[in-house]
Amino acid sequence: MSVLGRAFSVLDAFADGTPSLRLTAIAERSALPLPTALRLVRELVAWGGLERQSDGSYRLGSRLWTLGGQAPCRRRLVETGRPVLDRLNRTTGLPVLLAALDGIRFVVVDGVGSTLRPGTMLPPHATAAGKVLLAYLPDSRRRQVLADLVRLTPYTLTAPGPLDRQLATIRAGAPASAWEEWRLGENEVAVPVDPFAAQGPAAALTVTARSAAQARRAVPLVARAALTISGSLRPAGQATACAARADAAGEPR
Amino acid sequence: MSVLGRAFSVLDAFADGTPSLRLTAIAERSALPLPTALRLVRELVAWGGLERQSDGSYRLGSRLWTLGGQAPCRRRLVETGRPVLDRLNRTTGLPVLLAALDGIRFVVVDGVGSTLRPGTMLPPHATAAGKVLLAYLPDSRRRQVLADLVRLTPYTLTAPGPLDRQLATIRAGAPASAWEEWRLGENEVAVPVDPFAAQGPAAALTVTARSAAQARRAVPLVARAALTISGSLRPAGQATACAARADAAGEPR
DNA sequence: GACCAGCTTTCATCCTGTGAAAGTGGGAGT
DNA sequence: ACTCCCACTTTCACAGGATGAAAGCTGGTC
Repeated sequence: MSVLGRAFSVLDAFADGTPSLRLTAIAERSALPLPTALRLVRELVAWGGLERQSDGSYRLGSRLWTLGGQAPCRRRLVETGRPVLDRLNRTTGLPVLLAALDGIRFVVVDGVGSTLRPGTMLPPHATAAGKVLLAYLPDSRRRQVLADLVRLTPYTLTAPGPLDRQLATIRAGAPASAWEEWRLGENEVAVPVDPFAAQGPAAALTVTARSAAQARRAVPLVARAALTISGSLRPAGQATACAARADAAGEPR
Repeated sequence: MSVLGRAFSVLDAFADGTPSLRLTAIAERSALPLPTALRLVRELVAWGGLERQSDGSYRLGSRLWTLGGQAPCRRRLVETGRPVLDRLNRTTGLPVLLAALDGIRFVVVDGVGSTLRPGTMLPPHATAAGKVLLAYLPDSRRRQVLADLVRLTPYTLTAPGPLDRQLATIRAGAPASAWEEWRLGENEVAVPVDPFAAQGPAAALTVTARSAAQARRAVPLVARAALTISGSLRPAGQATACAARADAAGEPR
């Protein structure tokens, strides 16, 4: 692994949302010897990617915020999606989320009425949005995910077979759903945004309800909202989906 | 300069808001030989900090967006500031901006009703918000800025003396103003958010108007809004301002 | 007062990043 | 059709920067 790779794994130590970490914790999470972690952390601080707090711990820095906010693919998605999310939240009265693929992770991109903040990671197999994105993943990666289905509630699907059948129906155009498979009391439905893009859908639009019936009732509205987003995403340029990165576990090409 | 430094200057090539750059442009902006730039860019792409587009050019990637969105100091500022900006925009009918220091740059953090997007850089000496932040900068850095005052309109203050006197009144508690000093037809007033923090104010709150009179009339509302933000920022923790980074051109310690 | 954890510094070793130079490929010009 | 040119990519011998074990700090705790 190169120097840069190490530095990135230092940053990735914060990816799960931990607001602040001490040096030792960073070193541990990124599997680096302490002096190495220290050197990297210092360079990151000098740049502004990390900040040192008065108690000696570190947190992600403002420079990272400024740069990250400029990422065109996500910015467009949020800017075009936001008004639609707002309306969908008002018409359904339910928390609304927009989720997308980030490398190999599934993350919340934006939300209205939900407690989940942008950047939160979602379990691929146990959320409706996760299933949508999973359905359109290239075979090899999808199989990777299906190989390790963690039980999160009594209702989580942990058998690859049934889940894969659900994914097939999603690809065929059915809305995705997850009935208390991630958290008890949360029933979600989700549909893809721009499902016919070459790279797969740009995002998944999802609502959460107390009951499955309530969630089902929202499906038409969610589907229409997703179409609206797809529509305003398409015309202004091909730069829709964030390019899938060619990562280590990637496919040929 | 270390490897990391080089990689950061590659990312910084996008800091001015350029949505996409070709390899050659990146190499030029970051003053790196082409093969070096290529190697760094590739590693950044593999991580997700950059993305390669179909035409071969690069843009900031989604991984950067996800990470950056987690930066605690900025997130808190935006989350607590947003409702106040909304209200201020409604009561004044004017575009509202929240700006802060990012390393050595002055950037827009959030806005309502303005065309300036978060991440946009502001000229320190020719905007009201810039003057507020400049006023509270440590002496050495302030002098650095005062030494190079670029003329942007016929009304831009390019003499250090008068500007420095304005900064003194701002430190004394007066609202900052800029009358068409950045762009013709734009008159701004600004006040600090949390001006008594150890590190200087967390941000500057500013409104823009067609006429100076209109801007002046808004001052009390802006000041009250800034107090509201300061108030909700303070209690929940000391993590208010983003730590000023110890950069190359920095002071002792 | 001794111990410990968490952090920082040092330094000899060596591996990784470096960039000049040469190679590739596609598009424009004639 | 041929050539030129530009943007990008690959190669490779070299050098300098990164490495991490070991040894010092510091402040808190028993």
